[in-house]
Amino acid sequence: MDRELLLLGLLRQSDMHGYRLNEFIERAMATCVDLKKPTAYFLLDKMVGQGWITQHEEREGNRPPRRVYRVTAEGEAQFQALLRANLAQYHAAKFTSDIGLAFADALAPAEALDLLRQRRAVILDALDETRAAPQHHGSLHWLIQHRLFHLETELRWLDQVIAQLQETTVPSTSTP
Amino acid sequence: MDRELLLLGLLRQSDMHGYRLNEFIERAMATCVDLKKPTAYFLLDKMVGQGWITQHEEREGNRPPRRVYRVTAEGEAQFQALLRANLAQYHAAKFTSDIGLAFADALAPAEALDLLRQRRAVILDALDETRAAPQHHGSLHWLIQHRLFHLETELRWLDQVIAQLQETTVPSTSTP
DNA sequence: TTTTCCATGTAACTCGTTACATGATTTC
DNA sequence: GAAATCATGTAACGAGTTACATGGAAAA
Repeated sequence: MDRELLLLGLLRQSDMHGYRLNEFIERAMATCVDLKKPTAYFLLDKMVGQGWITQHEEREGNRPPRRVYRVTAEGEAQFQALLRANLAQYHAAKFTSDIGLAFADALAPAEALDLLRQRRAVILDALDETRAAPQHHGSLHWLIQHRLFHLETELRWLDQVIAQLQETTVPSTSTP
Repeated sequence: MDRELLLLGLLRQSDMHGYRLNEFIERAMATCVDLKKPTAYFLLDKMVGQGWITQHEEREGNRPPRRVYRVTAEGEAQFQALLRANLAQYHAAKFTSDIGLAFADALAPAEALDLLRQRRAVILDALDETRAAPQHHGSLHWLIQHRLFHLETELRWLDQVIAQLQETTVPSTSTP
């Protein structure tokens, strides 16, 4: 239902056709949300069927006709309900990369450390990319802020893990 | 492939039948991983077909026969490959709850704050649950540690958001 | 003239879940 | 005698993705 909330929320701010919607999501929200074109078109159709939005065709010059969507009163009610549900809820993220960590002792410590440093570099890249992301108007900027906050935390966590693994590898200050 | 890695990793530590595997995952890893019974059975079958594991039937008394799985040499090689790939990679989590945040201004500030405090309570519950989770032997404890770290961070983040929303609602220290 | 942009979709497929099916055996 | 445990699965469904299809217009 979060995808419906997203589409309704965007359409509520201004009427749009599918192509614009997809474009916006791809450009401005790529780092945080991913909703592919076919999914969006499918969802829009579904929401028309449910009476949450209406569509009307527009044509500019002789470009392909656009289907512009507008949120109905019922859609607005749905939006409010979905929004309230979303704000009150929380689903903890699942870290599939941790299952590798759980079996890291199957590798030579040096190699495990090397691989984790590669992982670290990936996080750094993601951080750079997020920092370079376009500024967001209004409350949409929370998305970026949260992602930054999260990635920074993940980096600190990973550094902790790496430090601890190094400790178990080199037990004490060894001066031969 | 992370699920395959999980199953291989567990089977590598000791041969098991499907039921035991599911039991273990449900009990000991419930908070971090979720892999449902039919998925596990399906994956085990697939891995037998791929030659990563072998199965042999065992029966104890007149209980239903068990299919005990054992990792093959090829399975071990696969495990190592999957493990290396997993350790070197990183996929940032996606926060679907943030899309609610992005549209929070559609609600009266007081209500938004109230809902976010409900969300806060959910995180607190998750934290308590994770703290109460059984101790983990070996490197499996990373899973719990990471989850704790993450939830604590999420709490701090949310508090930041709530504080900022409160600020915009009550712009300054108003002494009438 | 070939590529990119505009604008919409369909079809097939993957992955995973829920709900259901089976049947004996131990515990309450 | 009922319910939970042991042990295995199948069938149907759902959500979402990839790859493909179409076709005109503008830009390179």
